[in-house]
Amino acid sequence: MVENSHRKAGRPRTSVLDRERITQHALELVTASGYEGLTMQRLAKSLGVSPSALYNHVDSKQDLLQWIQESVMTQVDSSSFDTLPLREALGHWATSYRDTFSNHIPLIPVIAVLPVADSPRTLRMYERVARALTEAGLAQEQVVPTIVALESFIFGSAMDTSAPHDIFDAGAHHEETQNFTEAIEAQRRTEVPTSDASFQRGLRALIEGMVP
Amino acid sequence: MVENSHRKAGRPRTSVLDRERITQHALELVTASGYEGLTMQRLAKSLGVSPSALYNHVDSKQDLLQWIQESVMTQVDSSSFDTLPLREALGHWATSYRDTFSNHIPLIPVIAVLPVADSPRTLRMYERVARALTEAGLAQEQVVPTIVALESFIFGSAMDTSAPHDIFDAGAHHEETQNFTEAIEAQRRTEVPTSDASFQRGLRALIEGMVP
DNA sequence: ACCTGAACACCGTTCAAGT
DNA sequence: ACCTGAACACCGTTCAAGT
Repeated sequence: MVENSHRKAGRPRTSVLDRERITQHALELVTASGYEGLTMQRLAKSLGVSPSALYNHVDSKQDLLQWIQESVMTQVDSSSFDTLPLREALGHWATSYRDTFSNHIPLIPVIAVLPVADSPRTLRMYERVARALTEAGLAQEQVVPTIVALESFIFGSAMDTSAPHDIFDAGAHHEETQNFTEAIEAQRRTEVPTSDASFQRGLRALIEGMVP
Repeated sequence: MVENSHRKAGRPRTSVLDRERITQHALELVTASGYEGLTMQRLAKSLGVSPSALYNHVDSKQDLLQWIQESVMTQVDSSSFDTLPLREALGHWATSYRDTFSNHIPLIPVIAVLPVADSPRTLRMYERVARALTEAGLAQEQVVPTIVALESFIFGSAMDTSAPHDIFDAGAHHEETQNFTEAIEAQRRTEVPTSDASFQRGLRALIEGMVP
């Protein structure tokens, strides 16, 4: 662990690098050039420091990605649980969750493996959803499977948004794949993007089938 | 594109490298040491060749991963559509799909972006599922969203199987996360792994909510 | 047509030496 | 306590030169 936490509030910093500033510059790099543009060397340059200096503050690049995920997670809107009936609230939350991580797909494997204790904000979000499900009368042992199933669907759907729009073009195989080809065309005629139609359809089924 | 396809059947090979052998050695490397053990240098060594020699046969590492995904996809069992009622068949297929890619998580981003025309076996699988859904009377424009929603859930669930079993331990935050903590404990008492309980629960809801 | 060996342009990370 | 500069152990990929 990095030993920064003993700094007192009023004491002037000896270093200009801290978690907040490093995370902010990393997110700027990601916004400007995607996750393939986020390297320790480029991040160091953006901070005006040598690459090795970063390692006085962050344990590894994996550690940095956890900081970023914790920051990005604040963009997920859980406020609907205070204002809407449970099913509608879950729909809003899940949509916000998917839209947020559609822009941060490389973080998904990080979240999937990160113990929640290392991410207090994520933990608070789970608590909010768990409370809503419990209060609606869902059996206690079903609360976690319900959340995890929703999250798996959300992560898979977020990844799906990065698919090219013509991903289903069958190329030269039309004759052997008649049902699928016609289904593709029928869906295309609706003029709603496949990833959105799929997310809405699956989300509705999950909520209606799992939530009282 | 690599120009191998003009080799005639009976003609002796001038090279000992072909797609089949490269893919097979790559899969052995993955089995032995995971995807982080699959590098072009190690693959070349396994094949008894210099790393640059690989590039006479494969365009890029990304290309190699597509070969691997096409090979791994054969492990997904679609035979239940010939023998079981639709909903049961979908359950079998989805479970086989998840179990297969639980062991090949790094392929999931490859599939998510790969045009189906580049993967004939995947295309045939989609056709089989599309035919079953169509014959059961599902509206044609709903066939693709149904498949994509199932696939998103399957991929997300496959990733979830790699989570550490204690991922939900709240650490020092028990008091602020009472509902969630108690839900974790209730789920744990059932003694079924969280990832399996979540997959079964979500899969049932998706099938019942989307399939006639 | 296919191989080798050297080289290129990067990675993430460590560490001795400085202040 | 925190920084720099050099170094390490890798990556994926290209390319001239050979057969």
